[in-house]
Amino acid sequence: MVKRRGKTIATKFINLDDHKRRKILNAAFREFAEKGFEQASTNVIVKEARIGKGMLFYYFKNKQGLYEYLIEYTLDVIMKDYLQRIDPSERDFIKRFKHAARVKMKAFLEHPDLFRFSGTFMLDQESIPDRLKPRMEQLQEMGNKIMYENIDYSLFRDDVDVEKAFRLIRWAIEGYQNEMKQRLDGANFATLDFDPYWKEFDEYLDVLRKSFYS
Amino acid sequence: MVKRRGKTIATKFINLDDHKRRKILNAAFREFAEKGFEQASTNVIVKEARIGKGMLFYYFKNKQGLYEYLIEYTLDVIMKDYLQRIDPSERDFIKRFKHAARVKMKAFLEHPDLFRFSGTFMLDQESIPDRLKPRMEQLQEMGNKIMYENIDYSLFRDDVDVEKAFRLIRWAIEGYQNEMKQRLDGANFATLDFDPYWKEFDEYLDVLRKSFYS
DNA sequence: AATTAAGTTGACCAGGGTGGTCGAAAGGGA
DNA sequence: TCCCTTTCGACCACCCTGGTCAACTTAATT
Repeated sequence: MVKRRGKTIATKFINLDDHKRRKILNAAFREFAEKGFEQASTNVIVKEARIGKGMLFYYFKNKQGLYEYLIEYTLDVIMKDYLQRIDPSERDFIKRFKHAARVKMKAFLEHPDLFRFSGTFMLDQESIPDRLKPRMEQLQEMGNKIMYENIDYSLFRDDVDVEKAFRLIRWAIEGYQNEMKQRLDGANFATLDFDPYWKEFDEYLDVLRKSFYS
Repeated sequence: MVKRRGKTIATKFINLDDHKRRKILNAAFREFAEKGFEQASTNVIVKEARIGKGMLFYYFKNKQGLYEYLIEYTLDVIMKDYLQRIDPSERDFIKRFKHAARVKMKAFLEHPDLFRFSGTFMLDQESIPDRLKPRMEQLQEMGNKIMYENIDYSLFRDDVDVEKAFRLIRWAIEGYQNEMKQRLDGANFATLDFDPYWKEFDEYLDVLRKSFYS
């Protein structure tokens, strides 16, 4: 097979068996998430993935190629396993967020390393290669639509600016999630019972509902 | 002068003239903040501080010594230029936070690199050397006291859990601040007019007041 | 069985960066 | 002059870098 330029580059990698592919992906996600592009080491990646050095450059043309593949892959997963699973027909803002939080957590548990990696380039647009910026912007636009479109404004108290309430609620929820992330750092998710945390989460949402809704 | 063990180590550095001392501190703050302890490079620090390589190890006994000095210095500044300037006699929770936000911003503008550095070890207790952990905990305790003690609970609506409201308000404010930090990333603070941002901030606080207070 | 192709390895490369040392020089006060 | 403090950057031995490549194994095809 002749390598056509562009898309066909990583075919070898894609056709790998699932187990090995995931090991390489996760090793790379972790290393890039922890150290960033320049400081990340391909040697560390191959060692953790338990493959020979040469294979990485057999699958990808170089470090940059691997990095771009990871971003592209990440955008796809976030779209498919997170955004598209959110129910945008729910017109109650808090309920939609509540549902989204569950979906997000489920996606995170399926791809924890990928999500940690995503956090490193979502904020910092500069670290994204130009050819992926449009897809990135498209994703953000999609995210905004799915979270904020077709909300029932009439549920809110009429003495507060609804747009401001949106953001305050979002910040509050993100704050709770960050605190959880920190509190559960290093815990074994597989054996962890999330029910009490969801219960606590819902209690906070109830406070928000009482406060911002009429 | 004989070097006694412990405290006297960095005397040479402390007696430096202000300009040079600050250049070294800021260079080190930036490097450690950006790369973390292991990945940070003493070569980069001396180059940015425009001093010879030897000087760094003349002032500090080694990389670790420099790092610990930075943490100690940071804890002192946060205590003196931030926490201790907050007015704990204000019993209105939102007003106290409002005031604290101003104080914090002022302190940040005085020591931007130091505050960025502080963010890297405040969350991750593991990165702090044992001998500084007590001071760290003391600072956090102090912070909690100053922010949450002697609050007038009666201002809150009586149908919401006040402790939960505390956290929700804190998260909301931190969310706003993070968004600002990101929106103003790279801006020139010296020439920037903060008034419109403070106005917007106060508008958000008003929404919180309307929502959580009776 | 023989041939070809695809997959896999790790030693190896040149280059550069690491924390830290040290001899030399400069400065300054007596 | 002497002596002590301060300053520099070349230098050290070592480690790690992204990437290559000849050699080897495995699988498929004839």
